[in-house]
Amino acid sequence: MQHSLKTIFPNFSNELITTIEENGSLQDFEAGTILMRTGQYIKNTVLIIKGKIKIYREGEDGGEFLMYYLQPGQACAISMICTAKSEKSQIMAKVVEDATVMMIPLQLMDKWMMEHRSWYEFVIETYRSRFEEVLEVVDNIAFRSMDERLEFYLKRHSDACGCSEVNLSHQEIATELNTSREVVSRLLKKMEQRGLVKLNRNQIELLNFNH
Amino acid sequence: MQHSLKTIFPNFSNELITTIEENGSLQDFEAGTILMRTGQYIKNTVLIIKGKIKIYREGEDGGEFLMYYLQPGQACAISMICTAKSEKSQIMAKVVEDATVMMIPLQLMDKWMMEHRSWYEFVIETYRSRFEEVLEVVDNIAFRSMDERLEFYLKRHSDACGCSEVNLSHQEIATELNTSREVVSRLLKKMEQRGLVKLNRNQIELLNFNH
DNA sequence: TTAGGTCTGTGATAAATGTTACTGTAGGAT
DNA sequence: ATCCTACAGTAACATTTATCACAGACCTAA
Repeated sequence: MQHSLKTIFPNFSNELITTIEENGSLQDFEAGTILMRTGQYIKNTVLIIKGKIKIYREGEDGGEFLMYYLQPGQACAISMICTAKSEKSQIMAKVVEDATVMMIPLQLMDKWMMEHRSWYEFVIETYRSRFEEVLEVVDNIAFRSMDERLEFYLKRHSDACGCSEVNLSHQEIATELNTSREVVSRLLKKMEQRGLVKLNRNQIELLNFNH
Repeated sequence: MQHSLKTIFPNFSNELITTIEENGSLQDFEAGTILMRTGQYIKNTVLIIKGKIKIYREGEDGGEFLMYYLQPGQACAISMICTAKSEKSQIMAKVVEDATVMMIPLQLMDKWMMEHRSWYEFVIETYRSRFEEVLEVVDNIAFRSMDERLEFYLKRHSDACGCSEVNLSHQEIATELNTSREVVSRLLKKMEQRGLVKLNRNQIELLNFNH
């Protein structure tokens, strides 16, 4: 196997790894693919092996309000929760960097909860961390103004990729924050004047982001 | 036992009910009591037997941004998620109507997942429904303007209590929506002019709310 | 090189929301 | 009745965010 499951999911027991390899199906998706749509029934739990997947809420006007990103070693909490009841998805999932994922049929996801302690713990931890992340999002839109939200957004991005450059256009950022490009441009300009960022085309360098 | 667990939690198996009665501790709280604070470690899972508990996010300025209400037959998803890891709470829980709750120590909550199918299903369903509710909250603040949010807020209240009167002051509503009383007063007045509500002191009657 | 696209910057203006200040009213306590 | 307090209404103004309009910069393909 090209990508070792054991490396990406270090907490999984060996038997669990074997079971996943036997029963899951490994699939590749190109950037831009929509893995899950609002209102769609979910049939699989998704483990991320490679790439990056954006989980967002779609507005009527085409807004793509960012909830969080999924990276290797993570799983989609929504798909886990919904599969358990075979419910409709309430969110959208889009591949933003070419991805490899492990699809696990819903019956197994449920069955393993009882059989594999490490699976159970993984699922619970996934619920917890995603719930927390969504709560933080609520905090931001409920209590903070756009400039603070933008700073938080940039920080999340740099934390996620581990680098200090964010390669996005102002329009893309605006879409994910559900505001307009002009507002983002203006706020970024102010941040540049404060020495927080350096602006290039399609790229924002974060400078003193340790406050 | 004064309140029959079996009536309030009809899906629990008989053995589970017995186990809960043996191991849980029944406690009463007066309206106004804070059951859980942001940053506090959680030691128990809470099942609601009677009353109403408000789950909210606290702003720095004292805002009490409403996430959802817990009613009899429900449980606090956050406490379940956090107990599983013995993590800090990210939210506040306040009793808004005198409540009776069953406290379940964290080790048992975890143990029962393996031993009682009906407990497992209850926990999963709790996660799912709360996650969904929070997603709906995100939807509202991300995509809707204050007048729509206010309508949604009132509808949620009347749905929750099953009646068409909401007995809250404008100030209380404003606090939960993280806006100011003046804004709420203005918007309610407009709604009254549109024939959607009738305004009384400390009470809002919903009229044609079936749209 | 030129043409056409995307990305960015910025002013002018509009709309929504927040803030301040003040008024009146209802109800409870004395 | 009188006083006090919480609640509600509303005008004027400030601030934030959204929208419209347009110009210049950069990139790529022909």
